[in-house]
Amino acid sequence: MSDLARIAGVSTSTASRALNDNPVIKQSTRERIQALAKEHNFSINAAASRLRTQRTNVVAVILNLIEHTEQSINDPFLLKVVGDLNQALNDKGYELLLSNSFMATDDWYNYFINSRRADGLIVVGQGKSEQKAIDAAKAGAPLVVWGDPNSQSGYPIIGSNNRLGGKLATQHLIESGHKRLVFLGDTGHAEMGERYAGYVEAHNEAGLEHDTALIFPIDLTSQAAYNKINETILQHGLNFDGIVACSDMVALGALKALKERYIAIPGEVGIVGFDDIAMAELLHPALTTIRQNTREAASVMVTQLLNQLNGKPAFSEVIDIELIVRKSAS
Amino acid sequence: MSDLARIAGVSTSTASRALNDNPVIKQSTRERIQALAKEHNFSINAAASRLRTQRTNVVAVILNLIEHTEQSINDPFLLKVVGDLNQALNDKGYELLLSNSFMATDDWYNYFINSRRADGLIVVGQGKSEQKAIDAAKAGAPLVVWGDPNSQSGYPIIGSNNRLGGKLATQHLIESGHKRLVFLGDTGHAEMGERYAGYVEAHNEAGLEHDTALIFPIDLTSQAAYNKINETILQHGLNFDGIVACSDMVALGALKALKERYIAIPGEVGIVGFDDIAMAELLHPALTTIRQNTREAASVMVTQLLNQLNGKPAFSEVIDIELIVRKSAS
DNA sequence: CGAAAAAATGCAATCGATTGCAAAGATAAT
DNA sequence: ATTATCTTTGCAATCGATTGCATTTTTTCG
Repeated sequence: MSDLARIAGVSTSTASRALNDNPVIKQSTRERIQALAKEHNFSINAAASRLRTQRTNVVAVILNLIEHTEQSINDPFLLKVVGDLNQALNDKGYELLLSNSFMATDDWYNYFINSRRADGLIVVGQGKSEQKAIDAAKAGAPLVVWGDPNSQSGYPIIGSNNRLGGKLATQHLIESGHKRLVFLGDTGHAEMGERYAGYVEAHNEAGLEHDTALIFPIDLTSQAAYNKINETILQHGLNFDGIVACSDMVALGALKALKERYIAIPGEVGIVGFDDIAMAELLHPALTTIRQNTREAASVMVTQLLNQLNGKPAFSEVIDIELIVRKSAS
Repeated sequence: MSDLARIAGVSTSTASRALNDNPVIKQSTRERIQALAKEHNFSINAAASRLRTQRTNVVAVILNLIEHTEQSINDPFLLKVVGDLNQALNDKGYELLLSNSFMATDDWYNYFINSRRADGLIVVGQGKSEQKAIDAAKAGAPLVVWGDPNSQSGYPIIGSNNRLGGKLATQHLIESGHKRLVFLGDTGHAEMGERYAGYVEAHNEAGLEHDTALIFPIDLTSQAAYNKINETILQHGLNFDGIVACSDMVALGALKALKERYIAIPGEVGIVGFDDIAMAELLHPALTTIRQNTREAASVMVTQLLNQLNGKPAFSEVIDIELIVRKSAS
């Protein structure tokens, strides 16, 4: 930068202020220096700037994966969220440092914040345990989590209206004549638990009993769903006529198991998924599902995180979902 | 760090060296200081360290998207590559800064390297134009590209053996009796061009003519494939009996169009995809496809990039592919 | 025109870790 | 005991941008 200043015939202080559009510098000087910077391909040293200002303009996005399953790597939904977060962060002038929960350190505050690698954290997924997030927040890390907004916690949680989603999915199946509905997902997981609550609610409102033997608490993977449906049919025959799946990938696994047995969809079994990933509409039959608005979610997460960075209050927020009716349930 | 030094009763120089495991410090001292650092949750300031050492231990991964299509955001394959890169980088002690080609600046060298945001670049996808990558490399950015390894360029390109992939896919269809094969993909794109070359090669070796009217240079999206197949059938009837698709997502779009018309797969039309994304085996019929080994590819890319960072020579490299036979072609 | 006020710019300290070189301490050799 | 050698540690400069405060320049106005 001293070069730039010399070329422009000013001091480095002036050059620095000019590049940062500091109004204390005369406008004409500012423009002249900015033009020179462009011309000479000058670019300020991020390391030095960060050291001095104590701000990085970087946000770490942590994929909070569940240990033994491979949910993330194969789940297009999570990666879609990452893509949208990247967009939303860039729009606000921040960069995205990608990590996952399998990283070496468990002490997120120390690793990311204390070491000035990032200004804040966005954790995607509550996983089975939120301990690391809780610790980080307690240590003072600006933090936002994607998960179940109803969870009590010391930090903002952004997430879809999972209960309503589960309810709409279930209602849709019930209204189209399906009565014995499998719930396919781990009810112990916060978000899935909400969806399950919606499933129960829909049953109650329709005056239907729900059979707890049809609650299958599986991992959130296609493979697990495929195996579980196969196993059930082998053991009990086709003792259900609808499936409320906790993700489209899960729905996909179930679909495969059913198709292999030539079970008609939605004739014999209706299926509703969750997420509305790109391929949902490309399946045959096209998958009826609950759309999560990841675009808006990403934008809200970033907003809430920036609020914290700017010392403003930040809150949990619920993102609206939408039932997308296609062919797999009717 | 001066605190740490004081607590340990040494100078900051000694503390710094101890934390970096510099053998010039007595082992017992080193261990004592490291223990103290852990105990007091000390973590070195990355900004300061980067400023002083001129190294960031960060690699920027740039998704080089094609302007008007939405390939990336919806393509699980690209995101799988990102996930694997993250893993491979972490294993080597590097972090991943995620970007895409829609970012504000076009001058990658300046933005990432000159400004010390990252030590090197990994560009995923050659896109339609490699200009930005070429410029960055010319400016001196350590750089590796995922693309067609046969392309001539000033930097290493890592990619699958696309020609062999296209050839195996085509051969497989030919061997199972399909004769009029659609090629579904943009032959102008480097990687797809190679796959097309393989398609031609397989025809030649089998003594078959290939009908250039069946080459459909579409965008790499499901939607484009779906539209194109529909359109073709409307216009010319079912004038083909096999499809070599340039990605699984493309295959998926084609599959949907065919299924909607109750065309038997693989009976009337066989399909082979490319990539082997997670859902390929979950389709019905399960998709026969060419598997790209993204795990190995990521590892190779990182290795070649680190070679450059360490002043060693770096080379383009071809990653083996594999035909995965399932049900959509036989 | 001269003094006061306002605007524009520069000086120099600072952020925190790293490292070449010097100094101090320990050990060995004579 | 003294010198030479080797080990261990500390001093102080450095990386490059930022910013509080001081200084200079310009403008305003009586």
